[in-house]
Amino acid sequence: MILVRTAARPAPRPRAVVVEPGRAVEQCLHCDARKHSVCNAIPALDLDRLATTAVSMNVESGRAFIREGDPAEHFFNVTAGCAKLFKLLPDGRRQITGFAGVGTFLGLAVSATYAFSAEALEPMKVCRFSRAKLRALLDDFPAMEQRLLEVASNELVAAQEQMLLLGRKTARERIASFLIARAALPSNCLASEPELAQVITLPMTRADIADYLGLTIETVSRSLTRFKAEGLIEIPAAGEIAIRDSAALTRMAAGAGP
Amino acid sequence: MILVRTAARPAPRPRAVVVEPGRAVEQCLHCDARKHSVCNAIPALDLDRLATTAVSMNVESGRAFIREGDPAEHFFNVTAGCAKLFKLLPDGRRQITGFAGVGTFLGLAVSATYAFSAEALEPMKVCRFSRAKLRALLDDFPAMEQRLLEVASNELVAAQEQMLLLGRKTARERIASFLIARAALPSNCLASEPELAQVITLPMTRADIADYLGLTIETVSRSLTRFKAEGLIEIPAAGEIAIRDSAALTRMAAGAGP
DNA sequence: CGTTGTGTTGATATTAATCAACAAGTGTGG
DNA sequence: CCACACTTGTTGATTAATATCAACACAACG
Repeated sequence: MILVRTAARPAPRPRAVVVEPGRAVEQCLHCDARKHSVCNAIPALDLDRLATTAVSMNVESGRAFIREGDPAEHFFNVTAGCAKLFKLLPDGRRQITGFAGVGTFLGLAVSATYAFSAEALEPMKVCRFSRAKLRALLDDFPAMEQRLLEVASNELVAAQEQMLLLGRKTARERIASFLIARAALPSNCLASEPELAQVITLPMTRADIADYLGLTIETVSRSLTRFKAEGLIEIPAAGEIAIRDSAALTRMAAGAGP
Repeated sequence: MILVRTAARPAPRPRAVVVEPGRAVEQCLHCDARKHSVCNAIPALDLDRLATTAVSMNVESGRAFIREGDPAEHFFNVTAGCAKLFKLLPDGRRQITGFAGVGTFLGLAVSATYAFSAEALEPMKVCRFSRAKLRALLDDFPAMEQRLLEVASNELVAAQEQMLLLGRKTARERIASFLIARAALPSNCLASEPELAQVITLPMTRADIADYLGLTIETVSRSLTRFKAEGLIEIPAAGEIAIRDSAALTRMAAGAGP
């Protein structure tokens, strides 16, 4: 969970590592993640302290590593791969509330139980924190709490945007919004440029997209087919979509276009 | 923005007031709010410091005091009344993302502009903080940051629940969920008992309910009429609903019942 | 006493869901 | 290597839930 600039990990782990304030941190000393948004906020860390708090874990594809209603014992930071987060109704209806890519925090909630389930879409790596110990850690590192507040605020804004989509947008507008949002994802476009990606990778199935957008798989499929016919997108391969007319899609996503 | 147990405000305001840690705080020294969730988290406060940071404001009914897209200069805490929070599409479609009652924080976002608009449903009182000064205040009082993180986490859970509602619940289930959620509100049921209120007060119109639940006013009206015919509720007066069969409504809200 | 905003109810339209069939890809085991 | 099951995705026909359009009742208000 600690990031320092050193490329190689020190063989016998030092008992305490202090990263100088202001110095950029890139390589997690705890797990092998390259970039670790928790730690970027923490100028000085006690390695042993963190080592007892976090463990790096591999999660196999399809594995549900958080279950709604279970006691919320852990707190996760995604370091590789992507998960879907969802809530279920008793009869099986499902709402995917988001996809958790690299850097995402999971399980922030104050509640004693998880409010949603999380299932790996592909092989993942996560850093798992004990929530009990996390509280003590946050008390020592207010900067980390500040970072978490930022993250939570941003997620809240995204959640409100999704409510607008689910409550008021048409099927076509929802798909367009989804495509544009994916294209704007830092993992899909080059990190340096703020532009949209030309080709986006979708690690989720049509069923996942449908459950994320409050539609059925048939409606998702038909909308994509129609976008293709209209020259807005191309589908070069399964799990890939090429954006051909991002302006039109952006307009549609905003609730204006055709 | 400071709460101490003293009933009367000290006439010449002391230059610095320190509230002992662990001591309950009830009366805001800054504005005249009775309970102030910001301050409950802060064991020791500098009154002058806060006084330059927050001002108490009255907001008349119908006034939009936050506008989506405007520079986010302030941060609010509702101390009386209720507001609707919403986002608009260019053609006027509206999604109400929540209702902000007493104690609610508004404008937490990291972004430079507001992500939603807020309009008073009734005469309100809010405490307005300068966001620029808030940052410095939070740095001095990590406990306040912690409190905000809790609040944001809870709101995130509520937002996910609302996504489930908007994406996957039927019109009847949405209305049932709304009624049960309002009945569970501390302001509607007695604070001491965790039970549901028998009669709930709705400060919002049918149009607001519709825009909150992703429905039309007609569907809201028809659903309520049918609930009444089925003996689940009664409508003693405009803006009031009496819950007659909370068990059935709760089941329906969960996506199980009839 | 008209005007306006709000809420209800009815008739009809439309979007997206449901039901159904099938194609393509993947993995399994004989 | 090839049937076989199984998953995923596409497309068509039909249905159903909810939106839309329309009329009207009622209360608040100037």
